[in-house]
Amino acid sequence: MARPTIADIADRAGVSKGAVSFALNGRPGVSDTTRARILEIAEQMKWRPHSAARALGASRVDSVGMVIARPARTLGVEPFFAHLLSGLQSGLSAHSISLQLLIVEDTDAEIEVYRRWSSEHRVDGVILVDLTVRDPRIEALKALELPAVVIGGRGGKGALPSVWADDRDAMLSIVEYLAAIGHRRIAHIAGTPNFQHTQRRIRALRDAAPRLGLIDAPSLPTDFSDAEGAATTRRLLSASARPTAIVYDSDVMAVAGLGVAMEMGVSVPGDLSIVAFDDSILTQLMHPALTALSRDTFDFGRQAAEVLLEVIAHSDRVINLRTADPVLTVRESTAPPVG
Amino acid sequence: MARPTIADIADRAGVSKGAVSFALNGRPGVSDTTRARILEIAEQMKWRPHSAARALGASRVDSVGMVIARPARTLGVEPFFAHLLSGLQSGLSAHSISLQLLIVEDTDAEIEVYRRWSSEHRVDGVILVDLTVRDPRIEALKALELPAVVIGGRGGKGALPSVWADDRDAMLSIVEYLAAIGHRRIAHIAGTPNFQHTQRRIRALRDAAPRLGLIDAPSLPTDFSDAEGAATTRRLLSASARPTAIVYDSDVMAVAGLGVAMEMGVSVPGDLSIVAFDDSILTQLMHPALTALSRDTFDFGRQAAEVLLEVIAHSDRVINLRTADPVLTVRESTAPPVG
DNA sequence: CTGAAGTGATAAACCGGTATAGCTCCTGCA
DNA sequence: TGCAGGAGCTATACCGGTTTATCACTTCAG
Repeated sequence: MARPTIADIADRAGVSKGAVSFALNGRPGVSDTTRARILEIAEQMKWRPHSAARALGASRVDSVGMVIARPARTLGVEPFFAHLLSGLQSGLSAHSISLQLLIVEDTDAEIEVYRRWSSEHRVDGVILVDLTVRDPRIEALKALELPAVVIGGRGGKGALPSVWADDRDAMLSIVEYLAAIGHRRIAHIAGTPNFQHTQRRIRALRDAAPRLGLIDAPSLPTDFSDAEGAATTRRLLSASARPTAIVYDSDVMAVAGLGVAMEMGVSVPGDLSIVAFDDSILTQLMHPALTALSRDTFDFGRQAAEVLLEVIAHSDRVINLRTADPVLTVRESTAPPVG
Repeated sequence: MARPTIADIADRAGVSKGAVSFALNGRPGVSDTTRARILEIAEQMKWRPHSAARALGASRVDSVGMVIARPARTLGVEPFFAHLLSGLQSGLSAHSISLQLLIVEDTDAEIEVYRRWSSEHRVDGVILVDLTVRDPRIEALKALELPAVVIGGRGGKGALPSVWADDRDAMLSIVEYLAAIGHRRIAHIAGTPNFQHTQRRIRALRDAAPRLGLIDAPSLPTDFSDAEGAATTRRLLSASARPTAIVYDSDVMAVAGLGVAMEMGVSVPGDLSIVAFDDSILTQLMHPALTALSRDTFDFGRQAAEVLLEVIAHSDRVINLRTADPVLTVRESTAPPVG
C-alpha cells in the first residue's frame, strides 16, 4: 500500500536493486528485455523516485531557487514577475526541476537565503534579478560556489552567466520614435539609480540626445514607486520649461504620471506624450492607453531556465545570452507636440 | 573544507553520531554539559542539516507547496497573490519551512502536480486557492493523503481545514453603504460563477436586496478579465434603466469599468458610483481613486501558514479559522446618486 | 549487599536511491 | 583448448541524517 521503492520493483522482477536503478535511468548494465520488463513493472506499480533519496546519493536536488528582494507592496502590480515565473517554470518543468520562490525585504536577507539554501542543499542553482552596480550577491554566490544566472544584465567582469535584453537599444528605439514625431524636450523618469539597467538607460538617453537634437533630456531617479513617479511628474510639469514627452521606467510609474497630468489639466497626448518602459495589462486599461515597450518576458524566463540548467550541468561554462529585442507598441498616449 | 556532517562533529567532540543528533535536536539522551559542547562545536564548524538526509530518515521535507491555476497574464496585476505569498513565507520561515510555487494552466494540471509532489515526497502539505463549487482537488488530495489548507472558503462538507474571510458580510458592508447614501439601482459585476466566493457574494446581494429596498440588483458573471469587465460595464451603461452604482468583484475589472464609463461620458462618481471588491495600489492610482474593500492579505497568508503547519503536525485536526473582517475604504469613486 | 531503575552514551540499522567492485557466463580469436 | 574481453547482473558500500537496541555505570530502595 505504501509507495513502492526500487527494492519492491526488484523483488517483483526477480532482479537486484542495482539492475532496477540502471533500467530506470536508461543507462547500460541491463539487457533490453530485462529493462523493458522492469520499466513495465515500475509503471504498473506507479513507482516514482523519492526526491530526497536521489538528492542524498547524487549531489543534486533537482530544484532551483529565485529570491526577489522588493517590498511585496510594489511587487504585486508588476506583471513582469508573474510572466517571468511562468516562463521559468515552463523551462524547468521540461526537465522535472522544481522552483523555490522567496520574497524578502533586502539584499542582506537575500544573501542569507542563499547561504541557507546552499548549506542545506536545497537548490542546485539560483536566478538573480535586479542586478545593482557593485552587487554584493555576486561575491557571495561565488564564495558559496552556487551556480547562478543573472537576468536582465550582462554578466560584466564578475562574469556570472546571464540572460539579458539590450536596454540601450530599447531606450534608443523610444527616443528615436519621439524625436521623429517632433519632440525635443524629453524627460526620463528613471528607476533606482543603482540598478544596472537603470544606468544603462540613463546613459543611452544622454548619449543620443545631441544626435537627435534634443534641447533638454534629464533623467530623474526614483525608487520605482508610484508615489515618487507621481511627485517627480508634478515637479516636471510645474517647471517653466515643461517637457513635451516623458519616458517612465515602469508601467506603474507611467500610470501614476498620467494621473498627475490629468489632475493638472495637462492633456495626454495633446500637451504631453507618455511612454512606459514596460508593458502589461495596466497600460492597456488606461485612457488613453499608454504607448509602451513590450518584451517577451515569458520567453525571457524560459531562456533563463535553460541557461541555468546548462550552468548547473557544466559549472565551468559562462553563457551570456542576448534575448530578442523589445519592441515599441504605439498606443494613444503619444502624438506630435503642439506648436 | 566540504560542508561538515554530524560525523565530523562527532569526531571533534569525541562522541558518537547518535549523541550529536540528540544534542542538535534538543532531545534527551545526552547530558547538559555534553550537549553544550556539541552545540558549541557545531556552531563553530557552521554545521547545517542536509535537508535531503533529514527528509530521507524522517518522513518530512520541511517544504510546502502552492499551485495557482490561472493564466499568467491576469496573475501579475493581482497584488493579492504577491501579498498572500509574502504572508505565507513570513509564517513559514519562522519554522524554517520553504515554499514551492507553481503556476499552471488549469485544474487538471494542478492535480497532476499534487500527484507528483506527493509521490516524490517534495512537499509536506499544500495551500489551495480559488475553491470551486464541487472542487475535484479536494477528492484528489484526500486520495493522496496530502495535508492541505483551503484559503478563502469555508471547508464545507468535504471538510478540508481552511482559513477564510466572510464574503457575505463583506458584500453586505458594501451594499449597505451604497444604500445608505441613497443608491437603489446597484449592479454587481461578479467573477467566475463556479468559484465559491463568487457564489457567496451573489447570494449575499440577492438576500439583502429586499431589505435595503433595492429596485434592481443583478449579478453578472464574468471570467475576472479586464475585457469581460469592460464589456459587461458597457452593456449595463447602455441599457435604458442604468444602475447608479456598480460593485466589481476585482480591482482590475473595476479599473476597466471606470475606463468604459469615462469613454461613454458617464461621470464618476456623479452619474455612477464604483466599488471594487479588492484593494491594491491600482485603485489608488486611478482618478478618481476607487472606493474599495481592503483585506489584510498578508496576515491571511501568515495565518494560512500556521494552520497548515498545525495540520501537517496533527493530521487528524480540522481547523476552520475565520480571519479579520475586511473593511470598506471610501475614496472618490462613490457619492450619492444625483436626482 | 543485592536488585531494580534510571542516566548517558554507543553501535548499528534504516530511509531510498546511486555508484562500484566483482562475479558468472558467453563469445571470439589465437 | 585456453584465455581475453565484454555483456549482464549481483552484492555492497555510501550519502547524512534519525532511531532503536543495547550496554556500562550510578544511585537508591529493600
